[in-house]
Amino acid sequence: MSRELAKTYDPKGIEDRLYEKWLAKKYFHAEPDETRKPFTIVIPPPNITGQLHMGHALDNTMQDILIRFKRMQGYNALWQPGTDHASIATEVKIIEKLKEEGIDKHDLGREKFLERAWEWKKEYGGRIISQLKKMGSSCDWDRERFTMDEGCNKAVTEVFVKMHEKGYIYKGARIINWCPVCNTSISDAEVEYQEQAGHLWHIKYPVMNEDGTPSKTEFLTFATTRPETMLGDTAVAIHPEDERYSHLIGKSVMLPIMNRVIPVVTDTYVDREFGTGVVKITPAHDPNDFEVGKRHDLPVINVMNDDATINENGGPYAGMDRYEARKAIVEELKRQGLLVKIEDYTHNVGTHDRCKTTIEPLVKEQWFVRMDELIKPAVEAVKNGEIRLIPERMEKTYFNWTDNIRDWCISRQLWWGHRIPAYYCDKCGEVVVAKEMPKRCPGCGHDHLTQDPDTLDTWFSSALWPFETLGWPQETEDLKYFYPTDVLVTGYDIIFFWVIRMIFSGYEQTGKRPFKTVLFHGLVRDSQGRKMSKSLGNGIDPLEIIDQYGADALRLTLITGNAPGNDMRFYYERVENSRNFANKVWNASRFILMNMGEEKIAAPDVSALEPVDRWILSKLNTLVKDVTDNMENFELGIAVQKVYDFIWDEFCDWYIEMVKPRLYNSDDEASRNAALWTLRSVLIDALKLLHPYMPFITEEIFCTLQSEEESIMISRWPVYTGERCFAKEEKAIGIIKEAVRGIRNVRTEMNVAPGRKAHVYVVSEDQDILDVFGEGKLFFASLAYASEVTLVKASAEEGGMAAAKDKAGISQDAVSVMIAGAALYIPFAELVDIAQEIERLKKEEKRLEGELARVNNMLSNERFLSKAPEAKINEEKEKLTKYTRMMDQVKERLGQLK
RNA sequence: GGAAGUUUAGCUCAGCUGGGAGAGCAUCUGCCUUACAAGCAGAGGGUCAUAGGUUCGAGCCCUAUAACUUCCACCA
Repeated sequence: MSRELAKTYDPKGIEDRLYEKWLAKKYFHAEPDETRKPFTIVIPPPNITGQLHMGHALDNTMQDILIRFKRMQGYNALWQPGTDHASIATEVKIIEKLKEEGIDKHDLGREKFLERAWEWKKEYGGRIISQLKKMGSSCDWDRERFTMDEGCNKAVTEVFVKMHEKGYIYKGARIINWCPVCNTSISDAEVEYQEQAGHLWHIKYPVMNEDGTPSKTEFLTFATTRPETMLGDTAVAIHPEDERYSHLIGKSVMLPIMNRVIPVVTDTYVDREFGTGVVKITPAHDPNDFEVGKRHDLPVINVMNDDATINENGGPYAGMDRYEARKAIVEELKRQGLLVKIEDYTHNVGTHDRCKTTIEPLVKEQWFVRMDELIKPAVEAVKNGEIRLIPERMEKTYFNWTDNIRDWCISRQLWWGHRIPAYYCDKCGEVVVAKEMPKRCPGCGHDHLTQDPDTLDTWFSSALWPFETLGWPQETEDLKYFYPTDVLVTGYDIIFFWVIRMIFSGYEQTGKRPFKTVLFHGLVRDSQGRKMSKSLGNGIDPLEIIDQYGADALRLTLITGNAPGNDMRFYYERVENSRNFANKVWNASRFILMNMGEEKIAAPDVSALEPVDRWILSKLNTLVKDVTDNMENFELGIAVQKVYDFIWDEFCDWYIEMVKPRLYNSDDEASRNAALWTLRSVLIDALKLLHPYMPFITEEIFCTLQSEEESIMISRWPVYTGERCFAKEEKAIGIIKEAVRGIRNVRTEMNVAPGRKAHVYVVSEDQDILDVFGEGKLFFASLAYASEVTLVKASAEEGGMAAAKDKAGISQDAVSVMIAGAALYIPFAELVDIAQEIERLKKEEKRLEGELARVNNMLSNERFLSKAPEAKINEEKEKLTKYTRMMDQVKERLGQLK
């Protein structure tokens, strides 16, 4: 590999090349190894229909950061990848495609349809995988799984049969959410409520007379948002204690149009305050009515077909669409004088989250999972902290769902998915749930059974994902070693669909938690804060960003400033900034490489290290500790911000500038070598800290910089060490930085041309401080634009700082900079504006007054002194000394100028 | 109806266990200083939504209010 680096960093080519290398070297692959600790993440399997979007990009960046971090820490890190068959999503897409070819799903037939589906999987299933690779994801691709592969099929069947045996899975006629467009039942979680403008139709039914004829004068009035469901009404309900209607208890009303006599029932479900306090009861088409119907043993009359047209139970309206029928029924009621009024009414309508069709509650025979018992360990685990949710507030959302859990409808009238392992005897109808189709009916001995045509909710198999991918139900080595997994990274939007279901499935099937921590992230929105969506056309393609700026820049953009569970907005400006940072790292490395040349750098003797070297090593050491701590606590955004600041501010803007004079001066080889060694070591460790975030550029530089190790991704994560704490040097360099900033500041303020150098005098009573400047003279001079630096020792006996200054021959109109413990003077050849200088010093005096007031206020507060921690008190005392000294200097100088 | 989140510089957002308000972008000034103009140096800009409270000390903890966002429920 060449040591020549281009002037600007171009990720193109580099990224693909490095990814190929990692794959070839099998760095992503993990095998059980009892001598090492495992660290496991299972990927949220993307849909095979999917294309990489920003949500995936964020999700996978976070996972890759964690995996790479742990791998470098020496864990046996496994990132288990795979894809999801996504039953309904995929089926819908295939139907669409067939439609384009003019083919209807049912004409094609189940078998041929599934062939098409598998072809689809073959064609598009790999697409998202290759896109994940572009992101730099270090998944163990040798272990790639699919929710409908053989192993997952086995797991699903096993779970279904076992849970059926235990009574957790049952079949029954219940009211379910029906999508008339997708033609399938869906679970409660898949219903999305949308506010829609509609109407409230006030209708009256005639009360029945004693003689069995409908009254012409007495009516029961109520309101409904769905008049067409009246075709299936089997009662009218009132509140048992509602005096307005107490005389009607036990009576009946005539259901118009259908001319059916239906009873008046009493039920506390009715809200007396709402409307007239009367509710029509349609058990077949409303969940609440269904419950009322059960309590009063009412007949359930389904008036709708699967496509939401009225069926034969709807009398004259049979065959009409539900909305046509609504219109016609309202017209008819009006004609009969039974329509009281129509009100505008906005209400929430349940829609199917996939196709946005208004769902129709229907009573149908379906398979359900009984949740009451299953959910218990899942609740307990989060309560007692066995599973930790990050951020913690997600627990509220979690418990809100678990506390109100209802049975889970798992059967779908779809073809693409796991077929339900239930078999029906063709002769006697006996139901057998078994792993394989029985040869004979256990009831009547008939030799022909038919499998249930339905498939399972796609989340039924994804609920098993953390353990089915590791070989469950077999007790494999993988399962024993890698399970339970460590972290699950996902969006908060699928907490109900997926996270909860994995947790209870994990406990039920394996007796263990599926993961220890769930790390939630938010949504990536567009720059205006809108959700990225196809219909808005505001989606930003991560692949385009990668193409334009590189995967590293995209990853850094997604993770910086992003707190767990919070949504974020995507800005191109931020990607540019990330790209600029990559370039900064690149150029700093280039600088170091250029200065290193071809020579090997020997580790210098500790004594050869200069204070600046120790300073940056000490800073790095602290950084290592902070970043590691943050990452252990999943504070990824904070961690990378610190690395960024360290590299850009401390390392590039200060350290590199400070050592330049030493590098350009070949007279002192030992000093030059120490600088080079420090530059290289600090850079390497900084690159390591950065690697989980920006894997490509760090690898490229790491490999160019040194040849001993073949990859940064398998190098050791830096460790904090007490040997590299140099408090004294940190303080010393802090003083110099303060001085440099002060000098730069006054020079800018006084419009001194940057090229113009000047003599700088450092006056202090403190020999230690003078030594600091003495030792750093070389770089201090260059950073402070000094032509010469003169150290002047002052002493109280000889008249203090002012006397020392005069004695050193510093002209009266020199510009001054006051720092803690020292005064810096810069005499310029031409006269400076004394008035301006006084103005500047007065400003400084005012600032110091403020600081002193604050510190004195604190230190004179007895309660502060008695209650605050000692460290804090000492800190304030030190500040008091510092500001007092600075104040003295400023005052003295002002006195001289006046 | 219930719950959660947000409110910090012109914009977008960080701010971990309470101890002198930060970043990026934008703005202004000066620099092509032999790593980097995708850069360097400097500057301006904030009653941390509002009102109370706890505390020696509050952006952070407590209470109330307001605005915005989201989730859950679904009263016909």
